[in-house]
Amino acid sequence: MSRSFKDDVLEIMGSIPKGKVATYKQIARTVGKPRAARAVGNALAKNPDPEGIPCFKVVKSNGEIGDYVKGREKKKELLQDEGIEVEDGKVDLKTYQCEDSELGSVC
DNA sequence: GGGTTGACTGTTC
DNA sequence: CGAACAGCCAACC
Repeated sequence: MSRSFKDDVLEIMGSIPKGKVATYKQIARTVGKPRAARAVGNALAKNPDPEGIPCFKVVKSNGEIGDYVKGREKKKELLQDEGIEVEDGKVDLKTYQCEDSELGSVC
């Protein structure tokens, strides 16, 4: 049951296992809109709950952290705090990117 | 390999 | 309802 696109994104993002990250495109595909990667980033940009939603766990498909409302450095710090090794603002997707099955389907 | 442009979707004013 | 914004992605030169 999908309330709204952003809510689904937030829900999926909350399903991301600790120590792992998901890409915008990955989340977009999970919500059923593989072309809505931009909308995903936009939903995070609105950040309805920056303290309850680990938006920093979402990175770009090429492994880059991308941007962050509070700053990329802040996001990198948060990722490292999760146990994710961040180098030059980038993470190893092959090591930290969670599987599509791990995200949890949104009803 | 690096940089720029275009294209698609969703929320918000 | 219409237009603008968003933290992107993919393709092209």
